[in-house]
Amino acid sequence: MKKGDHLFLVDGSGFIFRAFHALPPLTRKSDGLPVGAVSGFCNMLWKLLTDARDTSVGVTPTHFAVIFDYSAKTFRKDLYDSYKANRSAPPEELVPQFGLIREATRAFNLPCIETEGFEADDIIATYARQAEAIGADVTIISSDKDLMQLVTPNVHMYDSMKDKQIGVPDVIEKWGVPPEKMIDLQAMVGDSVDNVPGIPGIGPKTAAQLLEEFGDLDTLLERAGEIKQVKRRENIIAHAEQARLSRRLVQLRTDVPLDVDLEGLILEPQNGPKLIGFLKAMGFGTLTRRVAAACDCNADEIDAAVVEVEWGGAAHGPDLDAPAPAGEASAANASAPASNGKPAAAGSVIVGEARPADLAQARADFYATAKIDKSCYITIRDVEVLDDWIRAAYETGVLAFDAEAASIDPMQAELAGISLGLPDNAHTPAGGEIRSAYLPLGHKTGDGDLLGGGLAENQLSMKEALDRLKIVLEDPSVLKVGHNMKFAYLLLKRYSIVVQSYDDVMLMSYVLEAGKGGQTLDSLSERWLGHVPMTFKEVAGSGKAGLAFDMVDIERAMTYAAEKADLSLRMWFVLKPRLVAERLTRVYERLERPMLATLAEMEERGITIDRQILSRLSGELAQRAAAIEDEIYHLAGEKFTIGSPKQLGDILFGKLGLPGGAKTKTGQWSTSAQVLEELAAVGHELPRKIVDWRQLTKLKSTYTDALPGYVHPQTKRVHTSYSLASTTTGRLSSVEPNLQNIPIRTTEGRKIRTAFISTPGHKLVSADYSQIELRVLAHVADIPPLRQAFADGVDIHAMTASEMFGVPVEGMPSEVRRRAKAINFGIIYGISAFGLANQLSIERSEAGDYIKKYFERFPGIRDYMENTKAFAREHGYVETIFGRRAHYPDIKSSNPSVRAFNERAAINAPIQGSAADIIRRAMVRMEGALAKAGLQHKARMLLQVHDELIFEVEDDAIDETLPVVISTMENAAMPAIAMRVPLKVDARAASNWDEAH
DNA sequence: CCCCAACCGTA
DNA sequence: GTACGGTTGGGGG
Repeated sequence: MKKGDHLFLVDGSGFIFRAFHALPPLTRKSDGLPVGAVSGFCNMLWKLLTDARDTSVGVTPTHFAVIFDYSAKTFRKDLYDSYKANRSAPPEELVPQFGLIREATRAFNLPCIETEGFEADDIIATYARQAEAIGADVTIISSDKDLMQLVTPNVHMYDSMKDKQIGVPDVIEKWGVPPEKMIDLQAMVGDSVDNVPGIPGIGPKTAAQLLEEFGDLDTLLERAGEIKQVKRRENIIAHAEQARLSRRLVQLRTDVPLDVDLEGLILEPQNGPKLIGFLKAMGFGTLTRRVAAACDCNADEIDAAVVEVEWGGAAHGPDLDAPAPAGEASAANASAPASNGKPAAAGSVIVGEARPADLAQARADFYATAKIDKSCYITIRDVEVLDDWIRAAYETGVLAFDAEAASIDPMQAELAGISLGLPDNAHTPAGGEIRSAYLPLGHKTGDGDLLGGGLAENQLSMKEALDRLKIVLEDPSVLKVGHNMKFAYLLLKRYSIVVQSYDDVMLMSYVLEAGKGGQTLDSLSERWLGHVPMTFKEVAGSGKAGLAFDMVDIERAMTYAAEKADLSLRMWFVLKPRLVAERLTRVYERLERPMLATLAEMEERGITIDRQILSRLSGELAQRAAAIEDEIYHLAGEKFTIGSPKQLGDILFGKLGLPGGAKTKTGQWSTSAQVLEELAAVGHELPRKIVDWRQLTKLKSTYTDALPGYVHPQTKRVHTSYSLASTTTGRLSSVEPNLQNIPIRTTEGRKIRTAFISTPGHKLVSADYSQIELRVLAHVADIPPLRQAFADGVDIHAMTASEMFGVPVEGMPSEVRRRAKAINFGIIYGISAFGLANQLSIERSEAGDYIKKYFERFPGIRDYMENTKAFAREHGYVETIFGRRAHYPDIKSSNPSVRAFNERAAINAPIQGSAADIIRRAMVRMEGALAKAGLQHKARMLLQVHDELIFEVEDDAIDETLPVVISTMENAAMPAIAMRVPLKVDARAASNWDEAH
């Protein structure tokens, strides 16, 4: 265990009693064995282990243990004979469940810890303090007040039934004293359940007040004479010794001898078959299905484990936990799974101990050749049929679906229909049968009805169908599978359906194959299934003859839509085990899938733009561009299309005979801004004018003219769409409109930002990471002077210049710093002498000297670059610090420039990608962090621009919001990664984006 | 109507 | 030198 790790300690005994009393009694169907507490226990563990949303618990465990009481006889009994004396024997139904719960823990592949002579609480205390000493974080899964003395900034408690975290402030709020004083408080108050005597007449409130006044119990007992209230004073003096004894009873021991050390608590991967074997033995159907879906096992292929249990009066025997002799166990494995009752043996025999990679390969092979029969797709036109499909979805626990709409804008489009896909449970995945259907709901007739196209005949009523579908789409026990689910999520939200519990094969493929090609359903289908699906164009036509999807004939639409559901489900069967085999499930579940809802909500909120500002700017830009146009024609001696690089090149380098610079890849003279600037620098007037004209027309056409067209007719706001799966590195992209390239560098451009405004009574808050990519570089390449500079908060570019050129930071010429800054950026981009020379307008040889000097000064960076290239060549991909992969299939190209390009990209990807992962983590957690501070209705995240988040915040909530946003962003890498450099975030509020940034 | 090249806005 | 998306002009079908 190391710093930054996170240990989860489950108070198993506490939970058994709580589960037993809080839940209705439950007995096993086959024989009436009471299993209510076992069921509650298993559900809690499963929820804890799979809480993919990362919001309620907020952390990822690296180590995990479930702790139990060994027996009633502990050291406390020796201290005080009456300790827990009035506790009655456990209820009869609970007795057989103690052993089963330990079996359950082992079935979950979790350490099951107990120590003779100590209570679970003491073991928890010992582990917690040991882990804390190493610098790890600890979460104790319990709400027992006896454990609250352990809470520190690094040790939290978590009440999993109330989904509530308990930290230092929560203890203070509840008991009026900080955790370290809980021992004294409990000693005074006593505990009638455990028979801790305490001091008569002192309750929690009085105790807290006395501790506040006197500091601690010893001081209080010493100076008890000072207490004014007669009765209280006498009680305290008379029971001083009893209070001291009570303290020894409530104080948890942190020196329990442990059979299993912290290393032994490392969280092992789930063993799906083993767990399913146990759950089936218990008869827990719902949880079995859930686990099977998550582990991608077919529960039908796994037999129930044989779990021995004695009940009906007899005490559970100690031999339940005793290991079977090795010989017997293997004999049992060879013959039948039932002979010795070990669930592990039973599970592993049945599945033949297939490795995840083998399962993934078998699936891929199967679906690559499976026939796709479109003739069995059906159209759902009856409620009874729809109900059958929904019922079947509950049976299989998996439902593929897709929403078809009249246009591609989920914020505006009308729903046309819904396609559904179901695994045929008797056969899938071995048989690969998938049923698929289309439910048309909003198709219109295209005939010449003067009243306009009415609803096509023979469709179920939208309301009736959606009321039924809402149940299953919102039910977390049925996993919805689709491709690009953000679209359906947003569309259906407008129909009051919030899809819960889903997998998106587009995102699954992106995690597996970013950089290897597109993630459209078409390309996935071709790559994995060897099948070319129908295209939208084939179905709806294109251009002038193209139809909106709701105008397409229903039977035509049906085949297209049902095929999408079918293919999505096939892809899910292929990709889910592949994620497990490649160990990328975490990346998918933590960095990818939860972003779907986060981004959908941001897109839905949108941002207000001031159309008047843009319209005024457009007018100004038009006038100024027109004026420059006249000057250009005058200087050129003729009219021409200034926006045509071809015509412009003819004028500049042909007619006027200016010296040409760079060529484009098609051999034309380049007219890039850089070339024109260089000509302007040596005194030519026309190139300067062209540069100015281009700037003005660019701002006008791309921003001031285009943005108002994106204002939504109802919301009056601009709703961008984020693409989660279109970059190789893990960054998002923003389209229609792209709000990630709004100008900022020039004063003219900045004016466009003033048009992005907050709604009345609110401000925009912009929070951006400072130098995040250089910090990531300092972390991954582990460069001591860079780490030091960031730790000290000094000017990183000036420091670099100072180290390289030996110039003191004080009074450094700006040109020296500028060069160092260019080099720092160059490093992030996989530097080349050619590129750096270009950037700084210096000779290649001089740029090469700079790079050499840089590597001499920071040899770790050269090592990082070489290691990264070698890794990329060996594996074909590189990884971010969170394990996201970026693939570079052309890294070994025989073309030297192609190869070099791939190498630079591979060097850049871990840096850019890690930064992208960090802000993703911040975004996924942001909603929970704001809600925890009570700000969920006052502060809303609207936009992401790679290293910046933009919020809209109520005026009176800004002071509270800023620290929440800043700390969520700055701590976003934790606890998965403890960065070697601090992350820094700057944030400010203003009424428009220009001033907020 | 579709696609590509060139250019340029952002991080 | 990295990563994107949008606009324009222009060529081909």
